Amino acid sequence: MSLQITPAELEIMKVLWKRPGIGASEIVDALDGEQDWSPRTVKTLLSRLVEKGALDTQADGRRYLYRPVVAKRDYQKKEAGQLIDKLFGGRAAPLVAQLADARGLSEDDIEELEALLGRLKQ
Amino acid sequence: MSLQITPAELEIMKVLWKRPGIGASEIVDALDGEQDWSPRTVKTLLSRLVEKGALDTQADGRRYLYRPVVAKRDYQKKEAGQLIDKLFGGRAAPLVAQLADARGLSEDDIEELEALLGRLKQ
DNA sequence: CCCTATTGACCACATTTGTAGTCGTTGTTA
DNA sequence: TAACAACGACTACAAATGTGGTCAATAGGG
Repeated sequence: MSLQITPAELEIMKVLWKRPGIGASEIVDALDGEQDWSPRTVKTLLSRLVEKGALDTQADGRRYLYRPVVAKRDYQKKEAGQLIDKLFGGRAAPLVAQLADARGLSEDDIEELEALLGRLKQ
Repeated sequence: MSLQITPAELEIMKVLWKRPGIGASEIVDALDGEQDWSPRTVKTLLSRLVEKGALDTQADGRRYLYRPVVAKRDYQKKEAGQLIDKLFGGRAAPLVAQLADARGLSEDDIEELEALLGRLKQ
């Protein structure tokens, strides 16, 4: 189960991570303004995600309610890990360095990271 | 020019970032043991990368020498930025937190990050 | 009670990607 | 010098992906 979620599918996942257990039409509504997709497209993406095992369905009368099987956190972890394996030789520090360079870390980011490092140190 | 480099193509790029200006057969050799691709496959990937503008060619007699147009560093930056935009709300700190959780930062990583933060602070 | 809007199931189709084959040309080797 | 080996150009083709259509069943509004 490699659970390959494509970029388009990810948009659906993001909606459901925020509001698990909603139906297709609510998802379509939530996506309005974000993505310019026909409701049909959303349905297709939902079906594919169910096929792939990334979503669970629960019958609610004539329709389904969808909810994520993969937690957002786990997915984030997997993606972050893949990125550093793919491009940064498996080391996190160079990634952070690139990020700092690419977009600058805010004061808040820096403080948050320092706190994080502090916690990790013991 | 969105410069979409696929995973298979990235393997080629990685070889050329290490040794820019080599020909197809050297790339095939460099990939030996890494990927189990026919030389034809490597050629195809090279052509597609040239088409996409990710590689430059220079004639060398009857063959081409290839070299990256995009620097590794720039590509890393782009990918890292895309990841945090896609999954981490554009903030770097949560990404680092996930990484720490996912695979643990080594002592060295932590030190390196602290040094980096120190530099960023003024 | 009938019409309509909605829903999931199934289908369609162009593009991208992974993986490689064919062909004509040309440097190389015996 | 004759056959071959290696190169790039072009072609092939299945699977994944983006994007959406058709259809039959049905819940709700009038």
